[in-house]
Amino acid sequence: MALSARSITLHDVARDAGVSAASVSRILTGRFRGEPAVAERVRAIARQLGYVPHGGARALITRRAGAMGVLLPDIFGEFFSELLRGADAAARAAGVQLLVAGAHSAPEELVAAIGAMRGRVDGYLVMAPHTAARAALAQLAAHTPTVVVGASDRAVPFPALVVDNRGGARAMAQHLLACRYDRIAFIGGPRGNADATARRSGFLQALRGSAAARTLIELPGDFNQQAGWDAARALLRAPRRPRALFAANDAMAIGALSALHDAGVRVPDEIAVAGFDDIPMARFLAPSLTTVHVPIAALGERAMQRLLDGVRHGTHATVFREVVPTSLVHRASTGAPADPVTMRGVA
Amino acid sequence: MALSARSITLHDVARDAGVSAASVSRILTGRFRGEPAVAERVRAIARQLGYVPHGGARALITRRAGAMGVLLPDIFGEFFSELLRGADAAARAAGVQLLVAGAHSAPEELVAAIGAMRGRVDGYLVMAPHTAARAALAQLAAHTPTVVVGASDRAVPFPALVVDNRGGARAMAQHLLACRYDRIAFIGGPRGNADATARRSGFLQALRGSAAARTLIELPGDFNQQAGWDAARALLRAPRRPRALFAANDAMAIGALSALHDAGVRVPDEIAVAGFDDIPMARFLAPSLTTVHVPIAALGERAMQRLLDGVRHGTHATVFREVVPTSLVHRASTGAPADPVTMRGVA
DNA sequence: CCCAGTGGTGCAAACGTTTGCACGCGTTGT
DNA sequence: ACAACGCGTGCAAACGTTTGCACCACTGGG
Repeated sequence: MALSARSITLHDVARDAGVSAASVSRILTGRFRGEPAVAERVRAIARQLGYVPHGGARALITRRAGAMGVLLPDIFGEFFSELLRGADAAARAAGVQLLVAGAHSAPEELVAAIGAMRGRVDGYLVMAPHTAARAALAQLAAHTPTVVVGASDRAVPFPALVVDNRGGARAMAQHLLACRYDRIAFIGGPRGNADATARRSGFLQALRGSAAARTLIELPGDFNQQAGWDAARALLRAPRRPRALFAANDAMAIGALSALHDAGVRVPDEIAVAGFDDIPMARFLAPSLTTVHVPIAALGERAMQRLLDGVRHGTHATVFREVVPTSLVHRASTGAPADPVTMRGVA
Repeated sequence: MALSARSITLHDVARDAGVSAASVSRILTGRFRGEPAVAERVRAIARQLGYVPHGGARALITRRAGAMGVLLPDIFGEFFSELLRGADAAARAAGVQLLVAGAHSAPEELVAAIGAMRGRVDGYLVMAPHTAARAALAQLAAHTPTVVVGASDRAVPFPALVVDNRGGARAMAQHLLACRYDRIAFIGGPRGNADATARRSGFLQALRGSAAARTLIELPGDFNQQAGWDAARALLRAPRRPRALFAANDAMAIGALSALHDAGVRVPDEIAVAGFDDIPMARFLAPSLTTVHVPIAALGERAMQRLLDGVRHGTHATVFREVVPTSLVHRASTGAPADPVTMRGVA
């Protein structure tokens, strides 16, 4: 296996400048308190040689990797690219790099990925919506700065940023009730996904006691567009069509909109559709999608900031639980509420 | 600044097992040719202590970072998440990690990001659609394995995977002509973006000589949904509306669809809409979007594979230029061709 | 019984950087 | 003129691995 050609090191610069490597290091990192003339000469030679410090070696001696690990369940769709964008912005501002790994379905895969990052990152930003992975994470968090993003068990404590899934789903339920939709269908998320579970339970809770609760139709889903498409097709074949359809995320809502459009069903006149996440594309759909706004990029940014703080101040053992608020975004895919009073309650 | 608590090293395992660090290293990396009993004991102790090798230290001595740098112009929308997903898949299969950095508008930013990755990655996967960044890259590619993705100048040679933008745009032009759309509008991409330029020139080239060429309306865009929305609004205000609208990427086509829907304009009956990229969502739009299929995830995967090959076999100096084919995907947002013969020519 | 061969294991150097300590030289105070 | 002090700079250790080389203890043949 061929190795990359040996590149310019600190010693090369030191030799050419006629000083020690120590001085070069001090000069280039700004810790030098000697002759300005020497410093200038060294800087000039470094520039001329095209010297760039070796991040790995620096990380080893300073015990700071200068990078954060980002672990995602998947890299798919706008949600994750938004999250990553936010995390990247915060990391860049701090001069820290991002080691990204996706597609962790099983808990042991997640643990393996975390292991592979040891010594290359100072902390972990983990999105682990699957309940099963939580125990493994709690152990990790005690050793290394870690921030978990997304829903979390209260049972297993670690620093976490959680989206107010229940609140958002409740607001959506109230909105749909205010619109007087009597028959409502709910398309759920993947089994074992904590966000999906919280959204469902918030929705059901707010529906309790209403007429819609008794006629509620529940359909399985997996957060992908195809699942929403399939669910909508199934609903159209049902003996009594629902009047509204709430998907546990926007991707499924989009799939549903597509199926309804193809079947010639008018939205929201015949069936209203709502989603969850408010991905950037939601407002550009036809019709634009009523959904629950989650500040996705801000979530990634905030999580990274808290992670960086934890590493900087050594407060990473401090368990916190920050709830990120959600808000209802009323667009064209659902009708206007019949009762404005209820809407006030939502806002 | 607090440092992370000292974690288990090779020496800790060696001490507990009563062997040298060298033996532990050989045992855990499978290069050990001694007593099986010793090996088993060491493995047991390593497991019990929760030892995980320090990637940074290993990278330093082996001169292989075990990671690849991925440099993106931006992390926004489905295109980049698809590309990243493909790259991640290939990297994961090779046991290599991904150091991701986004948002490089200016060439010097790109160079800085590359520098910051020195010593942490074995190669670079760069998406640099802006012509200005190319010169800086050519220099880099000579030193370090680099694969550029997206359009490329033939003038500045380095290993590159390029999308057949011109071919795709030509096919789209032929399709729109076959549909007998007389007045066509084109929404362009960001100024200086090589992909956008190639798409435009392929489109214009195929239109040459047709009646549509004389009535062509060109509008500026920046690859974001809002630009497509704005462009469509502008077209609706124009004295004579176009009959078809070709956006240089899907995001802008989506924005346009949204604006047309809001204005009550039927697609494709009144205005046909087409995009470029075929992001996963394109088929779930209402109406589903006619577009030029780019195998985005496959592109990322293939680029990463070639990069890995280059690093492994030391062939990174070999300049290649692999053209990724595109294909027309005819969906509901454009009508059926009036002349099937022309369509045969497209396929 | 000794020597050569062999197989198991450890020593130490190396990767490229940072940093505590000390050294040498020039200056100043007595 | 000699001690003390300070300032600029270099030496060497350290970070956690891997790996060439050498060493030791066996074993077997002469």
